[in-house]
Amino acid sequence: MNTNEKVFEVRTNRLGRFELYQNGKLVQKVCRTCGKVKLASEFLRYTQGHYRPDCHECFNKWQRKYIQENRDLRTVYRQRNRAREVGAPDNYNLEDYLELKAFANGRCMISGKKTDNLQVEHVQTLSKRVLGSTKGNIILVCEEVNQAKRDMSLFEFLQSERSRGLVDREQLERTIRYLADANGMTPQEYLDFLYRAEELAKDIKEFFENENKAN
DNA sequence: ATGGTGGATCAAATAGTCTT
DNA sequence: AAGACTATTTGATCCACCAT
Repeated sequence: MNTNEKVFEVRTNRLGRFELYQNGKLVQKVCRTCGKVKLASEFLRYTQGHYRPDCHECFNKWQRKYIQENRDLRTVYRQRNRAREVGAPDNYNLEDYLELKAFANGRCMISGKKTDNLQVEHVQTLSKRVLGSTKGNIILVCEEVNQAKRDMSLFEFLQSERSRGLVDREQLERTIRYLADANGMTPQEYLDFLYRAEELAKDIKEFFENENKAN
């Protein structure tokens, strides 16, 4: 008897669904969700090698929905990942973000403007690598403020022309109190802290510039 | 071109549950 | 209790927008 002979075998999985094997390898399988018989290659596999119960298409659909329903979580991941990329602190979490959203209550934390498009904003930009994505360094602002501030730290922004007409004094004070609190400091301590963080960022930048020259 | 943001998608990793 | 299986979470990327 030829040992290369193709041996087909029909099995039913735990849920009684059809699976077709050839020489012990899965060839076809029924998708749990759409119920269609599909090639094994149309199913993604887990890292451990098991096939997913849903076909690729149905898994993608499920995942889309999941992502829609967990947008806040995604926002948090993104900010964490971005911080990590530049080697900055990255311990921001969902709880921090939800608390921040509740605090902002639909208003820009700089201009006080009411908006349904609040964006995450780093008080000290990520590229400076010192404060990163941490609770005391992230606020929510309206699009205008975000665009205007861009690569400035909050205090550079406040001192620059770009902030003209975009700052509500009272709101700013509330925000600083919030940030100070998040860092377990008094507002004055917090401002000093931020100043030192900026100085540190400058030193780091210089260090790397010199490093590059040397090479 | 660059550096900040958000939205979406894809696939892999991890966490958790069920069976035996 | 281990291993088979599934549910959920995370990382990586690509795209668009906006103002220097």
